[in-house]
Amino acid sequence: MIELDKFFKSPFTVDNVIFGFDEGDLKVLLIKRGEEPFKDEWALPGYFVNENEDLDSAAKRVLAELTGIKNVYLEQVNTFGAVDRHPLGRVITVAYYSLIKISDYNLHASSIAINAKWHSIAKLKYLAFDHFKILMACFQRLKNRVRERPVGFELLPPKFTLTQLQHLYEAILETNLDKRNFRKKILSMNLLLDLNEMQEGVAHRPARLYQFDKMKYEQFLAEGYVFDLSGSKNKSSKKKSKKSV
Amino acid sequence: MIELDKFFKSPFTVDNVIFGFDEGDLKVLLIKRGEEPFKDEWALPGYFVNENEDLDSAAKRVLAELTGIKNVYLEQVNTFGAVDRHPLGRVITVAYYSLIKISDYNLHASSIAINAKWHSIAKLKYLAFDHFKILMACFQRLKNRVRERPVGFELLPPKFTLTQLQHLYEAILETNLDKRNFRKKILSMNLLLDLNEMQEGVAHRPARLYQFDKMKYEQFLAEGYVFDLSGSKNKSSKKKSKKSV
DNA sequence: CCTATTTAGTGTAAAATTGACACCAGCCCT
DNA sequence: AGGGCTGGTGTCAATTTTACACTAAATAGG
Repeated sequence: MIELDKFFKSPFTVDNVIFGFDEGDLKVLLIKRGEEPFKDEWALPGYFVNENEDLDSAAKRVLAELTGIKNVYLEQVNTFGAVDRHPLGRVITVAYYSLIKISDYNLHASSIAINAKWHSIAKLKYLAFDHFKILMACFQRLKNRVRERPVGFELLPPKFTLTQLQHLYEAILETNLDKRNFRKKILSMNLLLDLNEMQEGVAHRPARLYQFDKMKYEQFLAEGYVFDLSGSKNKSSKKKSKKSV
Repeated sequence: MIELDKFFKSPFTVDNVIFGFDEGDLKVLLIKRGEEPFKDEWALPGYFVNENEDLDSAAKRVLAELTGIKNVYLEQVNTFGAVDRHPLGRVITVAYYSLIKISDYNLHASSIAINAKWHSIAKLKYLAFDHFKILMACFQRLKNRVRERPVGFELLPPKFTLTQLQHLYEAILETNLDKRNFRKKILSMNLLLDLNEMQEGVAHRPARLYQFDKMKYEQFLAEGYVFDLSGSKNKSSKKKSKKSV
């Protein structure tokens, strides 16, 4: 019987990359650290995992402790384990990401966070530790996700216009989309509920407001699965895609 | 200044999911453990990470030590950290996967492995620890990869027929593909080098042999990138895909 | 040697999807 | 009333995807 104590042990952390969307800008939630190392610098909200805690639970807990944000779905992206990534010694970190509606949450910095704020991703150049690298890895994941399935509704207010939704996609994909084609496609997915309401108080023609239809989304995922995986009964049909990144 | 020793520490391991393809069957490389826990049971080739070792290096080293396989590209998939996933105490594990040509490598079990063998994935039901779960996660990743870009050549002998290639895709995607459409598409990618050689000694019309063209593959990846991300100069073009899983 | 068996190899047409593109509508402001 | 701004809409060409069936070339076995 082996003894676990023979083996090298290290502490490990979770780091959260929380994306939000506001004022046409894709943002990420950062904390200002009140603790060395990297005291007073901006970093991802992350901290050490406790003894009796799953990684997923730890990510949730840490996020709540540092920023006040609760009840978000976090998806694991990657684990970073370079020997020297932490100045005080070896620390492995597991990165998680999520998308949330900025307006749904109040930020409340506590624990080692002396501040918690949304930052425009486009403007960021540097973060504490290897957090910039982690951010970029998660951003890449987000880009891939968004072209596989309709994510992104999480980032908008409950009632939104098609133009807002388009801007969101453009921010995530870092590209420009054709208005007519975008609308055609997004509407054809039947994931939007037309609220028959209009924007008010804007200095231009008011836009129609929509809501995300969660029920149809589940349906979509279910079908989508069968869709791409099943051929016809026998001789068949599927192909792997040719271009697309 | 914080002291890392205050925090909970645990050992951590890497586990490798190595896919191979042989006799029309998608296989995974397993070891029989010669050490408790799960002595004499089949498991993924994995072991503890050392103090001065990156995760990626550890994965490579462990794979070589247990199975004799060297020089493979390993991609990180996921980290599993359930509190009770290891019967002797907490152990976090980072899962890696790779694709290799079975015939290119000689298996040589050593260290805690008393055997190393290829197993058909379709027949597997159970593995030591949570390794079955890990295997499934990596299999899913493989399926996703294969529809994004032409992986899979790694799994075939240096000279292969289009039918072999098709069977490989069918095994990975767990579906049936149309012969004519498959050939049309794969040939149009210009990734195959026609060797102008024929199969010999088969009891049917001999098939043409092909080779994978690595140079064109690099080209393909480079172009592919620009391809899907760029719109035209201004008003634009890109869309997120609608179906496809 | 003739036949049966097995896998290799090939083309086309219909359907669906994608991509490019330009103008009028409706609100506020001055 | 007009200017400024964003919302909203349709079509056509090009490309991609899918479905589908027969002949060719080798060996095996009588």
